[in-house]
Amino acid sequence: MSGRERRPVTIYEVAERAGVSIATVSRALRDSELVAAPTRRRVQQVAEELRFRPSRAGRALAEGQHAANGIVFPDLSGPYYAEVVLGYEEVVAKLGRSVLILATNGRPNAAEAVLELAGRVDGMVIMGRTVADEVVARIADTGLPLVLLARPPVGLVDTIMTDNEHSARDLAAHLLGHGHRTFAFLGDPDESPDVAGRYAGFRQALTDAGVDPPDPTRCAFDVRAGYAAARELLSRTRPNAVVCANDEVALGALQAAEDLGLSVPGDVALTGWDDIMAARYTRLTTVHQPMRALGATAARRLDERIHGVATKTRPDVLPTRLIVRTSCGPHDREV
Amino acid sequence: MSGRERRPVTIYEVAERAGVSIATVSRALRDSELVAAPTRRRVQQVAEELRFRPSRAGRALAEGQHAANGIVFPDLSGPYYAEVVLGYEEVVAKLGRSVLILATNGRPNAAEAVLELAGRVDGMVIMGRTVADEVVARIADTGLPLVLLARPPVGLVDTIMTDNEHSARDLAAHLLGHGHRTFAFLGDPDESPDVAGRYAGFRQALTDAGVDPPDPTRCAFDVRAGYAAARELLSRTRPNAVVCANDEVALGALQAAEDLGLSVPGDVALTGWDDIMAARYTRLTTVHQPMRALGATAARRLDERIHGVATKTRPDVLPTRLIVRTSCGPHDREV
DNA sequence: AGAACGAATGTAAGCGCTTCCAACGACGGA
DNA sequence: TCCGTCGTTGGAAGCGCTTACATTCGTTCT
Repeated sequence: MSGRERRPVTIYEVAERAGVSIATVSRALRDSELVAAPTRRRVQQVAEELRFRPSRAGRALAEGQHAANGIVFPDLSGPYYAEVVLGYEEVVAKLGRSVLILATNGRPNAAEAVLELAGRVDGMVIMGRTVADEVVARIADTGLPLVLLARPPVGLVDTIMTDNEHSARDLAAHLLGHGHRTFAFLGDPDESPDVAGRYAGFRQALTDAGVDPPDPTRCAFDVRAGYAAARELLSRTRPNAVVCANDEVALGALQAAEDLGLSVPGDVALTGWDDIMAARYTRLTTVHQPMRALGATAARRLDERIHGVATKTRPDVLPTRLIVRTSCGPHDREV
Repeated sequence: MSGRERRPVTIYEVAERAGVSIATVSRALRDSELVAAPTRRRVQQVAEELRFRPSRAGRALAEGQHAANGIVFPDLSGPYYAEVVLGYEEVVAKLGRSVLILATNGRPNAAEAVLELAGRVDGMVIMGRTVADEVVARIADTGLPLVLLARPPVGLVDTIMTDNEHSARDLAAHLLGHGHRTFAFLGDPDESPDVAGRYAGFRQALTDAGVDPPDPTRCAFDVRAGYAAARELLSRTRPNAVVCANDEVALGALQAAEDLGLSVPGDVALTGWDDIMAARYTRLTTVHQPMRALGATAARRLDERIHGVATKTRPDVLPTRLIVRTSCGPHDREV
């Protein structure tokens, strides 16, 4: 119907066609109350006819703010981050702002991308191990409101974490209650602050109980890595229980145990972290994380910062909950 | 360290401090080749010192494009959409553009939000049942490049779908091969074009085979709804096989069967769709969807449109793959 | 030596919007 | 009747950037 390469309709054309000034158009399309009702209607009608779609860039420039927030996360493939992002998006959208996302996942120029993102938003949250502290500090230094998620504090920036250490202690206590005395820990504390906290709490709890804590058996964060590491580990030694850094690793370990002809929890107990959907169906004992709440909380905190409400930085720690299923040991003959 | 309420550093300050014009700053920070090396270095140094973060709004306005793409999806909670978004983000980022997301999930003013989003991007993809065709048409009408994902075509807009009908036939054939002759279909074809396609293909395949196809047992798209619907269904009747519109519904149905003391696939066979992670661990026969590829393809197609490369609209159908596990019936005694 | 050229940089005009301030009438009160 | 007021609208500046075009100034060529 319409011609090719149509230039977008601007406020000027609407103004001309409606026989008013651009100021009036601008007002009619927003302020409403400042412009007479008939004029307002006419302008809106013309805007509609012309399919006028105001350029947000123009508005952003004029208003001096983007009305958009960013979020940086390592990946979206696990259920973990997706939930967090969703919780974030929900709240941010409710505040009338848009959401820019950036996955750094093994992107070579992550720092650059984050810096670029910083120029498009009024504030952003940065999750876990995505970019170097240096980059975070640099951005914070420009005055851009920032919230860190599941990542140790950098300078004076707000931080939100889950209580990994606490749940690690709960988990350790539960495992000890089952009578387990020899352990392995699958995951790399250096790879993520979450894992570091989990391992630290776990180690501490065992030490407190007079049990010798294991060194971590380092492996990446996915099912495949968990499988490989567990297979190697279990064919070499046989701990009472294998504590995995997250559910995906545990799922891999479960498969490895099965392939080695080992029963879980009969021959070896197994636990995860995060309580992803698959954990429920594999009866995996794990730790539930309030992912959605994590994202939502970050969004709200960031908004306070953006509007200059929040005064001093306060770290926030969200509670976690131990989910006992059957992979950790027999509970009244259920298995 | 620095004062409160610092106004962001602009290109003017950098220019002044470096003793050059803003044009030179702009060039030094990008063109590079047009400005003498020493000047370039000096400018970059000053920009660094001042923590200059160029406002993307200014640039967008000057260049007449946002260098950002949008994506609209219903939800992110299932693994399905998350993967699609991730595939999309990956490609878009590689093209040097940013990604704006919008989840419409039961948001009352979805249409408005999508319209607003349209003013911030150079193009966007719209998934499944998020907004009315009317809204899509309205946006397409403004000339904004658009790609539809898992949604029936609207006007002359590009569309990308997965081959639901084809896989539905494969699935039906497989089920018939197991000797199943009475069926139920759990899911609402009116709720999503994907489900509609699945049901249509399934129904057709049964009809072709001379088997009476069931009417759909309508239910929402989540585990809980699947559980409720299946529980009701299975306590009323006993089909040989229950074909579920997606894995989450199937997971609910599985639980329902278990609670009713029914064995799967002994008493009733069960299948899903999507091949989410949990499906693997519940040994659910399902249909694998190339979600990541879906997002990536959409991103590329959109980019062609934005750059005016693509000429005529072509619908794209991505292949799916039947994943046979054990929930559909016994395969050489494996169960 | 003077002209022609090219590299380096500056000038300034926008990009599309918001909003302060001024202008303009119509109206009511003194 | 005149003026102050208020409701409505327009004029115009300016947000921070890019870029076409102009300017400047060494070089080189004749």
